[in-house]
Formats: sequence, C-alpha cells, structure tokens
Amino acid sequence: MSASSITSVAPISRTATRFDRRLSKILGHATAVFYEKGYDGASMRDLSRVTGLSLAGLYYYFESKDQLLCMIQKHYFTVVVERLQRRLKDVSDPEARVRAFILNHFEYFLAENYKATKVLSKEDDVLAGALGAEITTLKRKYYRSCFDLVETLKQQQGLEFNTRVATLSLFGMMNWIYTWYKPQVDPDAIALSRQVGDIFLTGIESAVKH
Amino acid sequence: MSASSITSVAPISRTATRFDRRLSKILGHATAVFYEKGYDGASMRDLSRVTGLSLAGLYYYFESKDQLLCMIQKHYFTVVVERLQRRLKDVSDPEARVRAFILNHFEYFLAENYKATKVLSKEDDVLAGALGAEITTLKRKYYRSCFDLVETLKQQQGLEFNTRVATLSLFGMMNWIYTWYKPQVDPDAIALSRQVGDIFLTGIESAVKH
DNA sequence: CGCTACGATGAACGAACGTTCGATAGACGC
DNA sequence: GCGTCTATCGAACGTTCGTTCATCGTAGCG
Repeated sequence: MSASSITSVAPISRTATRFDRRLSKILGHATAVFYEKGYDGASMRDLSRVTGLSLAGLYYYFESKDQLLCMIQKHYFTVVVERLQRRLKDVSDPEARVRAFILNHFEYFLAENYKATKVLSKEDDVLAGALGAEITTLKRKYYRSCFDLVETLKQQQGLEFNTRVATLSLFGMMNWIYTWYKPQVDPDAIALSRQVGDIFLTGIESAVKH
Repeated sequence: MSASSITSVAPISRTATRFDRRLSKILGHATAVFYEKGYDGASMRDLSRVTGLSLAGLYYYFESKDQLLCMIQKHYFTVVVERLQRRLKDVSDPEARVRAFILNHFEYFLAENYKATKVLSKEDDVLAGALGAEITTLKRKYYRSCFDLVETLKQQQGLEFNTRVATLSLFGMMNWIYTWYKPQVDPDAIALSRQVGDIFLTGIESAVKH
C-alpha cells in the first residue's frame, strides 16, 4: 500500500490533495535532480535543497530513495501507456499504428518530459526486489504493446524478420536519444518521430532525392 | 603521462611487461565488476576481492577509480577504432562499408567483449574534467567514422535525410543492445549485424516473404 | 479549551565509501 | 652486503551517504 494509494481513496479530500500535490512537486524535482546527477550521484541532501524541505521532512512523503525512484518510473510508464491506448483508438492501419507509437513516445518523452527519458532509460536496473518487479511489469507491458503492433504489421504485409530484434532496435533508436538530443540543433518531436519511423519502416535508402 | 605509456617505452622490458600484464588483468576484472554492479555501485573493495589484491595494492596500478574507468573506456574505444580502420581497407562500396561498420561493432562488442558494451554505454558521462575530455575525443572519432560512411552512402545514392539523426539512430540500435541481448535466445553477432543493417538501410517493410 | 493528527525539523547514527600512509618483503645492481 | 626499486599489505582517515528519532508548531474538531 503506497502513500498515494492511501490518500487517493481517503475521505478527507482537502488533506489528500494537499499531500498529493506536494508529492507531485517533489517527484518533479527529484526527476530533475536524477537527470542531472544520476540516481547514485544524487543525494537526499541535493533533493532536500531543491525542494526546500528538510532532509527528514522528505521521508514523510516516501519510505526510501529506492521507492522514490520507483514512484517516478511508475508514474511515467503508466501515463505513457494510457496515452498510447487513447491514441491508438483512432488508428486502424497497421503501419499508421506503428508510427502512432513512435509519435506518442516522442511527444511524451521528448517534448513534454525530456528529463524523464534519461531517468527511465539509464536507471533501468537499479531497483531490485519487489520495487524492481513492479517496474519490470509496467515496462514489459509497454514493450509488448510495441511488439504486437510490429507483429501485426508483419503479418498484414507478409514480411519476414525477427520481431523481437526489430522491436528492440526501435526501442534502441528511441531510448538512446537522451544521450545526444539537443533541442536547438535537432528536429522537434513530430519531425523526429517521422524520421525514425522512416528509418524503421523503409530504411535510409528509400529516401531518394526528388 | 599515464602508467601504461610510461612502461610501454621503458627500457627494462621484463618489469614493464609484468606490470602491463597485471594491469591488463585488473582492467578485465574491473570491466566485469562495473558490468555487474555499475560504476557507482561497484566499490574498490569489490574490485579488491575479485582481483585478489588488497585495497591499497590496487592503487599501485592506477591513481583513482575515475582514472581506472578512463583507462577501460580508452582501451576499448581505441581498439575498436583500430579494428574498424583495418577492416575498411578491403571494402570500397559505400553500402558495404556501412555494413562493415556494423559488423565490426557487433563482433567486437557483442562477441568478444560483451560486458564492455554496458560499461561504455551506461557510464557514458560519469567522467568529468580532463579524463572525460579524453574519452569524449575518442568517442567523437568513432562517431565521426560512422557519420562519414553514412554521408558517403547518401551522396553516392542521391539520398535525402538528416545524417546526424540517421547515424545516431544507428548507434541507438547498436548501443541499446546491452539492455536486452540474451545469447541463448538472440542471433549471434554476424546475424544480428545483418538484421540491424537491413533495418537501417532498407527498413523492416523490405523484408518480404518469398 | 484541550485533543488529535498532520507536516516538518535539527541532530544524530552507523555504515560504506575512495583514498592515503608507513611498513615490509623480495629482487637486482654495485 | 648494502642500497634501491618493485610490488604489496594492514590499518586507518575523513567524508558522505541513507535513514531514524524525538520533538515541535499548528490547524481543525469535539
């Protein structure tokens, strides 16, 4: 029973929302700190400084540093999956659905939650035990969504390739971005999702100059 | 002046090679430890245990933990670039040269030095100052090699795409592998380099069933 | 007014960390 | 045989870490 699940069902809504709003801000600050210094490199004292709360005060909102990371990862994965499902409702063509996946990923992780990308990608396996298992389940669900879209496209077009390798290569292209993306230099989320989609679906050699 | 550069030019070859051989083994053990626990997660005491040397004895071979990581990264990047240049000598066709790059990367980092992939990819930005700058230079050289190969292919075939995005997408596919590759399940380095090359060059939709 | 739960704090704890220092063998040249 | 260099060690140092605990003000409720 996590803190958020307690308060979200608590009868006194005023106190509950206050707690949740405060927690939400802390999660945002923590994401920024982890983005800049990495999970191990960031200390609770760093987080204390940027949030304005005391070191001990932080522990009113979560049980441990591990659980804090868990809550962050959980939040972003949950929301991106929700958005994906909503977005896929209007799309039926298999190729368009794969492109919708890519666009959804970039719009959420590049345009709206840039710093989260690094935290989710890099601090991939630091969580162990029950906390790690919870995140693994969520992540597998997200992966599975993509895998199924690629597999459906493969069936429809009568293609032949290793779906696992193809899907994980696509994830590679998307998740590696946190290491090189520069907003001033590189295309925005929409243009980038088109280019990555082009490479994945038809390769660089299909982009003939006209 | 690093320790290895001193000893490699030292007149007394017996002492020098002994030092270098021992250092080389330590580097190998350290790579394995960093692979398993991450750079921050791995302690000098962990390294002391697996090497059999005492905690203080380790510091006879390098100046600091940071410099140890630097030496590891330096070694692998230097060797892979050397191998690449040797391999590219026999290949003139632009597409074949891009495929040679991919094959070279997988054969070195997947088949021969699997654990190094993670250490190089994940501990990408932990090094700061002069140590970090040295690695950045090497890494940029490797990136530049690939960029030029892609750019040449683009010119020869009269293609139109963002070379930077394409190149870094390729790196994404290659470098992300450390997060998912399972030798028992997934194709070997040769087959994998062919599949990744296919995706990059012609996309998944070109792989029509016959 | 008094009670209770909430939100927050300063100070401290024990553990683990990277690194250093002085000492100590053994090998080798003079 | 004596000084010097190589290789290694136990022990400790100072620091930083995540976490805890007793405490305190405050606001709402009876």
